[in-house]
Amino acid sequence: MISDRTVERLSLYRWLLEMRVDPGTVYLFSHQLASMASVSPAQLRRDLMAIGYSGSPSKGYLVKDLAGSIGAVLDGSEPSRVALVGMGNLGRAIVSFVRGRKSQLQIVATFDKDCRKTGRVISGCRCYNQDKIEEVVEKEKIITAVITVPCAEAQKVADRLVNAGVRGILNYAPVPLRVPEWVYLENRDVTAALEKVAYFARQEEERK
Amino acid sequence: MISDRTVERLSLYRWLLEMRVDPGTVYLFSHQLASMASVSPAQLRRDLMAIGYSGSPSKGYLVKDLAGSIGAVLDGSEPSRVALVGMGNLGRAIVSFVRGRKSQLQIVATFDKDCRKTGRVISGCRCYNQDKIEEVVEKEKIITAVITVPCAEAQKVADRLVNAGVRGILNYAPVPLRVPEWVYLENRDVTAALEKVAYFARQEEERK
DNA sequence: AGAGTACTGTGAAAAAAATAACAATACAAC
DNA sequence: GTTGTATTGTTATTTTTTTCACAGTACTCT
Repeated sequence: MISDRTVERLSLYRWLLEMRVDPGTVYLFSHQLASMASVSPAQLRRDLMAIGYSGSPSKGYLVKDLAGSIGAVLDGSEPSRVALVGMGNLGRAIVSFVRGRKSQLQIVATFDKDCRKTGRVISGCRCYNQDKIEEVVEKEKIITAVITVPCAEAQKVADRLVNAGVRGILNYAPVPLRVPEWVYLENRDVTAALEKVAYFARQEEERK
Repeated sequence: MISDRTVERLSLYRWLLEMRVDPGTVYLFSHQLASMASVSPAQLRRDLMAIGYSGSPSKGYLVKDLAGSIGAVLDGSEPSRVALVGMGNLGRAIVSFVRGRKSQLQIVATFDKDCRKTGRVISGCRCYNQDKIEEVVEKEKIITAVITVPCAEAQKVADRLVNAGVRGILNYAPVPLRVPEWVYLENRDVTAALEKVAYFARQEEERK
């Protein structure tokens, strides 16, 4: 099993390989890619060990090949089908983010409570009424979801998603959700992140 | 120096104490608060050790007092003044998130490139033209910033912020920024997070 | 008042993550 | 060809983070 941290870095490496490496560059050494990713070369090599990828001691890593190998691990056999609940500013931002980025992620359904938004296509994606969560998630065999609803609704939405078969949730609502231990949960509370950054910014300012 | 992880959890504990604990509850045991935060009681106690807070072995922690002690560490002596660059969907979402939440964080200035948005007040916050970053950040003595501009501009914006005196950056652009080692940087790439969640969701699905 | 209970604070242990170190390897220069 | 060099894959070490375990403590019950 690949660790949480490693998966995150692998995702970054791939993005760098696909988007930030000059198309003419065929090979890359660990220290070059590591520097782009702001990690140590040893860390990078260890991460690649986790996916069993091998480079050449003299030439380094074959850019296209490595990107492909990371993809084989991260993406699985077919594109990941994702649902997003809560089409406020944040939800819409995420939908267009993901669409704009070449990746194996597909947001195939979005949900909202507000009838003015539902039934229409927003940011190129069908928006259903929140009542339809179970129905659509089951039918579309979705196992990954993003929650961007207000705090008060988040737990209820999470329960319904889990019930419908979702196995991984990315939660932007600032409330720690309760999910069964077999559901992977990632909380991305904006305020908490900002409080942390503000704290360390102050530390740096004081040290100066 | 308090660790990264601990600061994040402290922020969560405080939020739970202020928002999720019944106002009639005066005392709370470590296992109660730990359960709300989905951490182990030992973890919680150790985190509180970091801020030097002590509870009573028989009664537990005094809710108001603990919230105050966490605040004293996290917030410092005065509210943290924050700048946000990039008033797209994501930027606006964050501004209203932070405003809506009772906290010591104040987004005192926002910036955008687009003239239709600048010079006006959006989500209750003055929006300046991006040219004014140095001027405003210096004048307002801002040391914390959020970046929500498109990928291509992110590094340039970061450089200008750092130049103007910023010591902590919360970056939502999906590109790993380069900053001096004395600037605290937190990357919150949405796509990377989603790829990670999709990966672990698939793992859970397969294990089933 | 004394025994029992359930908690805290913290040192010790374990687990996890990052870093360093180095043998093995493939190429380049001569 | 041989020597030298720079890199990889992987083991060993260090550091960080989390969990365990328990002495110490304040309260309750009898």
